[in-house]
Order: sequence, then C-alpha cells, then structure tokens
Amino acid sequence: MAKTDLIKDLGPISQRTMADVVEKELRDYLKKKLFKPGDALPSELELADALGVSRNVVREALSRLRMLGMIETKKRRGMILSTPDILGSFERVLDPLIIDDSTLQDIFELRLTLEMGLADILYLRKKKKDIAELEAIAKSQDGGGKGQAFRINNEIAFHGKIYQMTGNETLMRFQNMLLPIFGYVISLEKVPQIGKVSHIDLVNILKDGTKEEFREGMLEHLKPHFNKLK
Amino acid sequence: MAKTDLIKDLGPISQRTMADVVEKELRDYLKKKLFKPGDALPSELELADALGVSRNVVREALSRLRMLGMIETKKRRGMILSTPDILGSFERVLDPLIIDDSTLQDIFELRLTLEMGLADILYLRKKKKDIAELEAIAKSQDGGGKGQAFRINNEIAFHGKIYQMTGNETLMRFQNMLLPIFGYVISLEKVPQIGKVSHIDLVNILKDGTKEEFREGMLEHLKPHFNKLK
DNA sequence: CATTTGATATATGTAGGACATATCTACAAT
DNA sequence: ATTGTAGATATGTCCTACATATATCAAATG
Repeated sequence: MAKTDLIKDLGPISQRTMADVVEKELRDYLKKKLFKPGDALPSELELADALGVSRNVVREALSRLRMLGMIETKKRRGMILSTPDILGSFERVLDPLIIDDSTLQDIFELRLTLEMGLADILYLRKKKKDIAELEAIAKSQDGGGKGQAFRINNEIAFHGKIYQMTGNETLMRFQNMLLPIFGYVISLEKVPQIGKVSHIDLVNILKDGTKEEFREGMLEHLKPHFNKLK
Repeated sequence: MAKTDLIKDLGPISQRTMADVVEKELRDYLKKKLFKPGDALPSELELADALGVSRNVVREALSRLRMLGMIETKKRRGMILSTPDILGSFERVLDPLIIDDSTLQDIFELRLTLEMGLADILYLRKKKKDIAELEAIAKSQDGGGKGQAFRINNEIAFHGKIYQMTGNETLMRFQNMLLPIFGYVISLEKVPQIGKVSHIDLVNILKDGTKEEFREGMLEHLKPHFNKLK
C-alpha cells in the first residue's frame, strides 16, 4: 500500500476531551431516563465517581448544560433539570463578524422566508389596536429626511411590530436576533433600494385587504432583496 | 410601605457565578476588540491572571465557548477564535420533553410560517432533477396502507426534500431540528387530518404552476394544522 | 544541503485536595 | 409561632501537580 493511500485512509483520531464526552453522556442520560424539569440530579461528586473522572471535568460539562439552561444548581440542594431557553444559546453566537458569509446569506434568506410566511398567522391574530400602532410607526417615517439612523430604526420598529402582532413570543425573539444579521447584510449594499410597496401601503392592506393581498404586498416590499438572490 | 409591596419590589439578588461573569466578559472582549476567526487568544493562565480568578473558572467559561464553537484549542498553540456552528447549540436544547408547551406551540407555528414562506426561494432555485426526486417520494406514498411509521417518514422525506431544494443549508438543517417538535405536537392530535392538497398535487404545481398557486396549494395542504391555531 | 530525528519548552487536559459559602434540617430559645 | 443556633452537605473557588500534545530549534544522518 502506497504511502498516500495510508495517509488518505487514516483520518484524524477523535480529539474529544473528557468534558465533551461527559457532556454528551449526561445529555443522553437525561434523555434516556426521561428526566423531566424539576427532577433532581446526583451530586457532582457522585457523577464524577460514577463516570470515573475528576470533579473538574464534571463541572465543565455541567457548566455547559447550565449555560444552555438545561440545569439549575442551588447551593446545598443540588442540581435540578430545568426547561432551557431555546433561543438563549442562539443569541450568544449570532455575531455577524464571526459567522461565515455563506451562513450569513442563509440567515438573510431565512428571514425573508419568515416574512413571506407570516400572513396567515398575522391575519389570524391581528387586532385593531396593533394595526393602529403599526400605522403610527409607518407614518412617523413618512416625513422623510430624518437621516439614515432614523430610517433604519424605523424599519426595525415596523417589522418588529409585525412579528409582535403574531403573538408568537419565540418568533418575535427569533427575528429580533436576526436583526443584526439582516442589518449587516443590508449595510453591504451600495445603493439601498426601496420596494414599490411602502410600510403605509402594507398597513392599509392589513386594514382592508386579504391575506393574499398582504402576501403580494410584502413580496413587493421585499422585492429589492429578493432580486439580489441567486 | 406595606409588607407585600416590599416583597414584590425585592427580586432575588444576582446569583451569577464567576464562570458566568467571565464567560460574558470574554464574549464582550472578543466583540469589542473585533477579534476575527483565526485570531489567537491569550493563554488560560494569562486570562486567569488578568481577570483575577482561578484557572478553573476561566476553563469553565472557555469550555462553554468551545461548546458553542466560538473557540478552538490546540495543545500547545493555544486558543483561536473560530466561526461557530450557529445551529449546533440549538440542536442540544431542542428536546420536546424539556421544552414548555407554550414554546412548543411557538415552534410549531414557526415551522408553518417557514413552510408558507418558502415559495419564492423555491421557485428561484428549483431544478428539474429535484422535482423528479420529489415526485418519486410523493408517489412512493401513493399506494397507501403502508403503516403509520412509513407515513410519517414519508412526510418527513417530502418536506425535507422541499427545504433541500431551496439550496439553503442553514434552512434545511433548521427544519430538520424542528422535525421532532413538529412530530411531537402532531402526535398529540387525536385524529390526524389530511389536507385537501396532497404531496402529488404540490409536485404538479411545482412542475407547471406559479409561485402563487404553490403558496395556495401549500396552505391547503397545511390547512388542518392552521385550523387548529387560535 | 535537505531531510529526518530528537530534545526542550509551553499551553492545554486531568486529577485531587482544600476551604469558603450557602442552605436544608433539626432543635432550642424567646 | 417566630426567631436564633448548630451541624451537615453540595456547590463555588482556589491551588498544586502532572500528563500530554506540539511548535520550535538543534543535531544527526544521508
């Protein structure tokens, strides 16, 4: 067997640390044993003993699970399984500067997709009061000439309000996290183009129009972004 | 001031551990200093020294960042900033059994929203070859009477293929993670209802129909789910 | 000279001990 | 019944020590 063959066949051996292993072990254990939120876990020392590793390693693994919100620890009472904040970990990682361009583009498209898919839930839950607030936001922008910063904030406020109107807390938080990405990708544009359908147009559709009209309106509103996709 | 007022005003004091603080400190530091992927970090000992904490605490914080994929460590070379896998942390936490019902519902709606918003990107990127594969999946189900497990797997395969056709890797992985949630919520249904528009209908629309027709078709396909929303 | 081998220093990975701190339990004091 | 005290226990933090992998450089080998 030639040397190159050997090199090709031999992949790098696993470089997982004990903390990695223990973390996975613990998560599998919790899953397999059908632990429910509120259930108590063994103490760190017991875990270390059972797994045959030092308390240090166990603590690193537990520290990760704690960050994810999967467990909570109290001083003498020990640790209990908890319901994690599923978006919390997401938030920590969502920094445009450290995400690769391909993923940034993916996220940009993800938000466009969400925006286009909102109509049904929006029409299910929209309330007069919310539409009035949305209108106020749209109109506050109408004057124009308020500067770039104002324009961006207003854009964020308008679309954020729409998400809020869906009554879906997770969806709203999710889009809020995507905002920096969206802003970053847009900031790369040379000429900021604006769709034919304005915010006020969308509000008017929301007031009197149908879901289908709203979808068409949103598509037109986002058209400049869609046009740039490949 | 009444006693109840006092109790209401006094929240529990912060219980953040040093590891929590250091983790945040490090993330802020990396952000503020505009660290880019590939940049080297100080050694654990230097960090511990600079922050005035033990190496143990620093290691717990670093262990978290490592789990998120924000940093990579090599034995002697030290640590370097890295581009995190933004969905990796998500994956760990997405277990239907430990997520509260309200969030489960939110995620269910999130997936419906995505599905309804896919049309534009799908029509931008769909290829004959993919449609053929999609058709094969749809037809393999047509026979019927293949049992519950087959039906569910086929459902997953069909919708998964649609996401894959968007060419958006992140979107596809994202929906893949949402599958267990979706499956779980659906499994709670007593009578599994099926929309008027079938998979094969959707394929046919993809072949000859417009984006708008596809959206309408998808809405009909998902109708039973939408009907249950409040 | 080029390549390989070997030695050394260094940063991370792991172990184990020590002590502080918070809090649950139980019991005593008022 | 509330408050105070004491002991037990699990976590939080620090420290030391050593194993391990690897970048760097020197030495050896052809």
